[in-house]
Amino acid sequence: MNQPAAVLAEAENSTIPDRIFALLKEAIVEGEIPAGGKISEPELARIHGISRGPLREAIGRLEACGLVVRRPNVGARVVTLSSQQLLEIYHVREALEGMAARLAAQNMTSEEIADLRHLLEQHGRQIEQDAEHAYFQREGDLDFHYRIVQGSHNSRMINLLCNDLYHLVRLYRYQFGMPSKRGPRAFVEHEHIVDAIERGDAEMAELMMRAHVRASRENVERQLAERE
Amino acid sequence: MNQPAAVLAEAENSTIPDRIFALLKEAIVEGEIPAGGKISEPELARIHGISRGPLREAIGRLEACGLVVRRPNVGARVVTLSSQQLLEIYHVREALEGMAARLAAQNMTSEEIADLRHLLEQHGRQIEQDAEHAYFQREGDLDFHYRIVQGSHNSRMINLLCNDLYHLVRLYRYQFGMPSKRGPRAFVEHEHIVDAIERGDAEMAELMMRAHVRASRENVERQLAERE
DNA sequence: CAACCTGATATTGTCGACAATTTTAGCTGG
DNA sequence: CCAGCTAAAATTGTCGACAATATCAGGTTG
Repeated sequence: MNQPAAVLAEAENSTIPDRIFALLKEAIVEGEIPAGGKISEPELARIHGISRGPLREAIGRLEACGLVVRRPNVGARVVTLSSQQLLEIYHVREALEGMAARLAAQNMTSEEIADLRHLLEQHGRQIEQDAEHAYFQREGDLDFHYRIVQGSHNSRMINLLCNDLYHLVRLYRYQFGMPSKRGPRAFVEHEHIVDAIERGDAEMAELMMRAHVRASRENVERQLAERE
Repeated sequence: MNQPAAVLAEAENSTIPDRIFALLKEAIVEGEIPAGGKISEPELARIHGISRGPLREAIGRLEACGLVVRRPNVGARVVTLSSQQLLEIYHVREALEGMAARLAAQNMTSEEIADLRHLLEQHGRQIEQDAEHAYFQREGDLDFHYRIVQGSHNSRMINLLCNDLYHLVRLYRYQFGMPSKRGPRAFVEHEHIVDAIERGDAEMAELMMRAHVRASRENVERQLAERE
C-alpha cells in the first residue's frame, strides 16, 4: 500500500531520484551490481542520461537503507554483508516482527485476515504440487511476512521492515543463494501464526512469530557453520 | 562510540553535509525550528554560507531520520508528530529495546557493566538530592537506555535506536514538554534491569526492559487522555 | 461580497563546470 | 626486479545558473 508496485519502476510521474533509487535498489538487491561493486557517479549518470545531482540524492537514499556504504572522497560501494551482520539483522527482525504480529492480532481487520488466509491457502497448494522447491521467499505483498507487518498498522514498523530490512535480507539471499530448505516447516508455522491472529491472541502471535524468525536465524547459523 | 560527541559539531574535518546535518538535527530536535516549520533551502544556504547542493544532501538525511517530511516541488518541513505516531514509536522501542537488553545480558563486558553500575549510582545520588525534577532524560552516552543499546553490540540496533528513534522522542519531548514524573519509579526499574544483565539473565532483562518501556508508553497515553 | 482566474514572485529540481582529493601510471633509484 | 616517489588522470565535493513547478497577489466576474 505504501509503494504500489516496486516491480515496475516505470512510473512516469514523481522525481528523477525516485526512479533512479528504485532502479538501483533492484539492481543491487538482485545482484546485478555485485557485492562490493563500485557505484560510479559519472558512469551511472551517463548511462541513465541524467546529471550527477539527482543521482547523488538517490545514492544517499541507498546509503540510508544500508544497501551501499560511502566513504568521503572515495565513493559508494555495494555493501558486503558479513554473516555477523546478517545475524544482527535477524535479531532485529525477531524483535520487530514479533511485535508486528502482536499488533496485527490486535489491529487487523477481518478482511485483511481473510486475505491472509487466502494467501496461505495458495501457498499450501503450491507446496503440495511442488514439495521440493517450495515456498521460497516471495516479494512484495505476496510475501507472508510483508502482510503481517502491514497488518500491524504501525507505519514506522512498516517502513523499517518493508523498506529497509527486507531488502537487505533479499540482497543476502541473492549474494549467497541461501536455500531455506525449511519450506513445509515454515508453512506450518505461518499457519499457526495466522490462527493466533485470527483468535486475537496477541501474546501467542508474538511468541510464535519470534520462534519462527529465531528458527530461521538458527537455520542460517547452522548453514554458516557447515561451510566452516 | 559511533558519533564521538554530537554536542559539539565543531569537527573541522569531514564534509559539509555532515556538519549541516548535525547542526539542523540539533536545531530541529531542540525546537529551534518549530514543528511544521519550513526548511527553506535558499535561506539556510545563505545563513551558513554554503551552496544548495550539500544542503540538499543534509536535508535528505534528515528525511531518512524521519525528522522532516518532504513533498516534491514543495519542500521540507519539520515533522509534526501526532500522538498516534508517538505511540507507534513506543511500540517499536518496546520491541527493539527489549531485544537490546536481552543481547546486552549476553554480550556486555564486565567493564561495560561496571560503568553502567557507576552511571546508575550517579543517577541515584542525583535523585536523592533533587527528588522533584529528577531523572529527566539525559542525552548521549549519559543516558541509561543509550548505554543498554550500546551494550547489545548489535550495530544495526544501535543505529536504529540511537541515530533515529531517540532523536524523534527527544523532538517530541521538546515539542510537548512531556514531564515524565515517574523519575523514582523509572530509576528502580533501571536498577532491576541492570541486576538482570549482571546475572546474565537475558530472558528477565528483556521482560523488564519491555515492561519499562511499556510503562513509559502507558504514562504518555494517560497524559494524552487527560488533555482530552 | 465571494469565488475564480491570471500573472508575478519565489522556491524547488536539474544541469554543467570548477576545485579538491584520491587513485593510477610511470619513472627513478636502490 | 622491486620499492618508493612524482605526476597525470579520474572521481568526488562544491558551486552558480537555468528550467519547471508551486505559491501568492491582484483583478475580474457572477
